[in-house]
Amino acid sequence: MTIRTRFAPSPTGHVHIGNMRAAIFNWLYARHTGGQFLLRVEDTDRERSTPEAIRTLLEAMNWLGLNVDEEPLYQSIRMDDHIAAAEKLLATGHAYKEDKGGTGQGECIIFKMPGTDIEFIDLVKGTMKKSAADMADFVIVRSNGTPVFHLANVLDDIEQKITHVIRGDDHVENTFRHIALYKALGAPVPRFAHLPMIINAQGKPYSKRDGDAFVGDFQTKGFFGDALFNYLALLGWSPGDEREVMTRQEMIDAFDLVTVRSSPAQMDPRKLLWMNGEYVRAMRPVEFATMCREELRTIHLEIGENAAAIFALMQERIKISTEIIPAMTFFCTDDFEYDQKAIEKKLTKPEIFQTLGKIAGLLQSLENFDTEAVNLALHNFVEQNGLKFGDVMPPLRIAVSGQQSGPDLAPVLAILGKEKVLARIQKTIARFS
RNA sequence: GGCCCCAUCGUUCAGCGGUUAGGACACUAGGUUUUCAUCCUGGUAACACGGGUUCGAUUCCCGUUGGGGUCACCA
Repeated sequence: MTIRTRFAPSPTGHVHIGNMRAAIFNWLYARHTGGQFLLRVEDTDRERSTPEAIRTLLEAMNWLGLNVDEEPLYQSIRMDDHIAAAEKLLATGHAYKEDKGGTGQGECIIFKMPGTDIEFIDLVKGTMKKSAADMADFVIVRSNGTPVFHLANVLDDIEQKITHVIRGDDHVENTFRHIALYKALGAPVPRFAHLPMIINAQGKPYSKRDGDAFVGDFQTKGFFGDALFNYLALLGWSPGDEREVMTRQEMIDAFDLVTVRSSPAQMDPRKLLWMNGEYVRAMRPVEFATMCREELRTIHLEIGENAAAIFALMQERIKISTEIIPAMTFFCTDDFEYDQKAIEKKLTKPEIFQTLGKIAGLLQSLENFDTEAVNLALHNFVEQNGLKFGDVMPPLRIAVSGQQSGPDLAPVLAILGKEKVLARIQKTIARFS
């Protein structure tokens, strides 16, 4: 039997990471077992399901590399089938009509629970049971004639031949009802796996209201889809050994539902950031270069010569793509901005500008302006003048880059070249002394 | 409140009767003979509590406490 899993979000607003983690586990399980991963868009709530929401959902999945094996099923087109199935349940005595609560809204169709205890084996939580007394009949078709989630969800899982329903912990209570529905419908009951919730810093599960947990936001913040995928996969699951930064294939190979933890996990943005940095470091130089060029192009900057040397320097210190522009602008243009705090902190005393002048003279006299020569000259200068590196390097860095931190200064100067370095030092002296 | 689930460092993932309770992130001390970052080395830090079972419990059972889910003509 081919294993078929699915991700069935309702596109009402943005997808948050809790939902997306469920999608990831579904995808991983399907890939691990050589099965199929499907998408079903539960867009029956016409007022809240917008084309825009559907588009961002698809984009997010694409960004995370969650490819599907069949065309997405849009639940709204299946309404007639849902209603037909409800009529059939009515005919077979598994459901009845009632003006529930006597609201006068008309009659709705209510599913009759079998009156027996229900038990199932959850692949992550183990045996789950519920006694008949704790389960009540429930509405499957509203008095306005539209199907309710439980009916539509089960029917569509049957339609898509889903064998493993992997979803959030908040659905465990529904599962008992759904199992009753499968049986009444004469359909095979799939296996279930309920994933622990991902909770926010306040200890609450993420909801549509958690503004900072939308999947798309991580993309705009400069994270990589692969890194987020990797991080989320490790929330509630581990390969059983100490691997953390893993390739897609390694995760697929190691993944299993029975090793998923059953307690909630809190997301740690700092570890995500660290992991993204690991992905940056693991990039091939060409890929990193392409990414940098694209970023810089957004503000109409081109990197000149020495690009390879600059990228090599930067690949060691960038954690997310949004750091590229601030870190690299000064390589591209003389018209960079000075970090105001750096100026106030480091360019205070008059003698600093004298020192800067002397350094300019020294660098001027250099014949070879390579890293080694510059480094040697700077060291000698510090020594001969009885200074400390802290007196010399920070001001010099600010003069050439506008910033108080950055890569090793000697290679930076060498890459910039004598002419630019001297010009920038003079400009800095003229402007701030 | 009823029913259900969960409980190891600040966070996360290991540990599945006998361990100096481990890794990672974060934090921190140092090193890589200049800063920041990377990298390397070290450090601080956890089995919620109480009963059992057992020669022996972080591990198994029960209870307490704490947290979460769910009880809709939402999904």
